[in-house]
Amino acid sequence: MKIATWNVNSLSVRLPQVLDWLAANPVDALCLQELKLPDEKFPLQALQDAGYGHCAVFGQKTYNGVAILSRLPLRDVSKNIDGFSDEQSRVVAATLDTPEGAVRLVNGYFVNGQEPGSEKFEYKMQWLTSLRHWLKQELANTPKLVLVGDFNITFDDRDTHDPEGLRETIHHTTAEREHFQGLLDLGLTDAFRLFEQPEKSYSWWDYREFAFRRNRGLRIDHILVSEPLKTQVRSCVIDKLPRKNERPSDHVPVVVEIG
DNA sequence: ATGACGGTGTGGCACCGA
Repeated sequence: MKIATWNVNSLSVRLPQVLDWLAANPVDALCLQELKLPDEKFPLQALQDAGYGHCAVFGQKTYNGVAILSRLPLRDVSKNIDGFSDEQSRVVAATLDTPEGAVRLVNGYFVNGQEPGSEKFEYKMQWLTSLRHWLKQELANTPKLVLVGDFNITFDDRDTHDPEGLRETIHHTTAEREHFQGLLDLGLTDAFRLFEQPEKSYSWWDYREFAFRRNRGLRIDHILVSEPLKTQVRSCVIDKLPRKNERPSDHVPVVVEIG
């Protein structure tokens, strides 16, 4: 089973690229973030025609919005974090019935946080705390769980092009990384780091200052797997190719193969 | 210190992202 995550930064703009990517990478499920469109504008027909007939969509106008596109049926779809009231559409989860049993797939567009000390940073901290508590319950219900998405957190210095210059700035703070560790403490594992990876592997590059060409990026898009799945992970790769497209998203897909 | 690019929604730009 292959699962991918991709922050598309507007599905309206990126739909042709998503369809092209799926044609070349026929994953079982693709988790999207930053749809930037309301549910009624979700391109259901085009995705169904591409083989993704099962979509869990939690859209929002202008900002945020997440979706799971799947070849297999999705059940028990839930939106946002249980017990955390949120105006913003940031989480969609669903269960897939695979030959290896039920797998809970959680797709998140984590809060950016803007700047340490800001109100948005405080929202990020509360959101992360609530996510952890909710995931603990989800894991109790479905031990085979995959958490994917745009985490907006670098876990360690390998995940950033400038660990010294960016120390304790947004995406690099100790507080954010402690929350990331909190997710690992639930029994989740960073699938990417299960394997030897190229140095300076990133999933996001700023549009400005030729950041992609200079590989000034961050690895902030992640795939975490729960303990029962850990030994089943066959590969985890970042696909940089779509960043070379015309009008690319600033993020690229991350793909995991399980089982 | 600021803005750099690209998206949205508006309206002749502002706001947001990371």
